[in-house]
Amino acid sequence: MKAEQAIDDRSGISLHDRIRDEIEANVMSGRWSPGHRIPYEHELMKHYSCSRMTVNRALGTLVERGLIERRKRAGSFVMTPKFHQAVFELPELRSQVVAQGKTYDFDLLRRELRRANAADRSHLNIADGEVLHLQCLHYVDAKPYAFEDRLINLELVPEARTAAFDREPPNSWLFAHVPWSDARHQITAFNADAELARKLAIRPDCACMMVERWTWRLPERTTYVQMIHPGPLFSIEAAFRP
Amino acid sequence: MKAEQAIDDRSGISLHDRIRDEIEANVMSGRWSPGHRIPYEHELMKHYSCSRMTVNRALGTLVERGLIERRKRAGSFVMTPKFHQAVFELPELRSQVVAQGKTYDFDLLRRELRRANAADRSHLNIADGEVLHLQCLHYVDAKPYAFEDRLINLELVPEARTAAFDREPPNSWLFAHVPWSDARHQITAFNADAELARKLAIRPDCACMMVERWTWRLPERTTYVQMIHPGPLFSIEAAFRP
DNA sequence: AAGTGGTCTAGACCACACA
DNA sequence: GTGTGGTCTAGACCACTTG
Repeated sequence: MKAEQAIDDRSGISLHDRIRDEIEANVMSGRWSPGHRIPYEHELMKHYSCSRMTVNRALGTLVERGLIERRKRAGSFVMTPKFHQAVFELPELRSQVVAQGKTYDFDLLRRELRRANAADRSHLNIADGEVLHLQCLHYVDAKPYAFEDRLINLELVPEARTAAFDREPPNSWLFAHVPWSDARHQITAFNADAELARKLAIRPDCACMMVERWTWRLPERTTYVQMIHPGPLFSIEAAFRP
Repeated sequence: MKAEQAIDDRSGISLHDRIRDEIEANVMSGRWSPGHRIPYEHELMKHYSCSRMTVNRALGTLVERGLIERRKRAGSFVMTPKFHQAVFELPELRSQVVAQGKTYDFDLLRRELRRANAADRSHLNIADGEVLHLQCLHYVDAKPYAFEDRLINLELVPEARTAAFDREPPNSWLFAHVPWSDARHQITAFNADAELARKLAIRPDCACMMVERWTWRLPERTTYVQMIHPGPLFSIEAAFRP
């Protein structure tokens, strides 16, 4: 019974990986178009001389990846590819910059502890409470690279009360100290107003990219941040979702 | 043997889903910090009165999601969360707009079949060959929403030679006709020049968002496109990677 | 009614890393 | 060596859906 496995076990790849890869290749190359019915589990069992669990595992992975869809009594079908799903990384700025051999600095421009105002309550989705409002400028090779404008929900992150944020930037501090479970991002392009242009040392009206992030520790929001970058210095790269 | 399953089978959720969810909750809430060793498969088997395969499946899913790491002989450990990975969707414009009950239109501004020039060769990473250059404007509710500037590698997509692209926009046509295996995106903010401003009916210098996409059918590039949106009308939403 | 996929079991052998 | 995870088997029952 293990004989078949041993025979097929070339190059250290597991059998379910091989089955998955071979089906994936058929889909990706277009040989199996969207809507094509792929072989039944029973047929794949015979083809690969393996048990149904092994086939099932391979197909289950393909379902998670969105490549196939499975319908009881009908079979498994190639899905119309979800062209549009892409994954990107928003780097933790300081370590990213240092890793590239560039210099990183930041200035804390504002640190205000206050009772939440209307805008704060909206951003953090709270009825009341205290927030910490931080603004700082990030520099890469001594040039302004990002303006950070952040709210921290002090009910959820009381440790932030006593953090100075004068040596460690807020994003790094939060990453290290605050557990989180979910985040939502919005990316927008807009023209800099005079004050932002002054801070970022760009001309007024220069196109900027804003990345807003709401972070949850379910079910509540811990922090809201706007990271605003000069358009000419910043871009986001994203790959098709692997 | 099936008795235990029947007893635990509440609310139609499978057991491996329940195991995965409960471990996930412990990680997400911070009760199990990064580095924490989660129970051995053997312990989880006892706790849930199930077989090792069921536990293994739950843990395997968590590995794929990047929440835990498994080391032989040592156990399974909570990973440091990858803060920065986020996933977004770039909708197929027409169907997206129509689904929202808005009107969609587009104008084909340019359709040129030519020998690849230097820029074309660079964008498509080819040494020579013919390309199709398309430009069109997409309208949502009769207002310009995007300017599309696209190159198609005719060696790889010969069917595009005979497609008119006067009724179906290039992105929809390609989506339906051309298999692809990989894509890379770049998102940039920039100020509109006079000509672009005229096309998009925005003021010159208005911030725009450009999404560039290179699409592969491995190992070659099938198409390169710039989608340029008026900043005030467009944003990208992204969720933490599920 | 029949055949598909969804899920699970109770074993098993193996590689690997650590003691 | 020892115990972990990685993988696989040869069954099983069930729900669902479709012919």
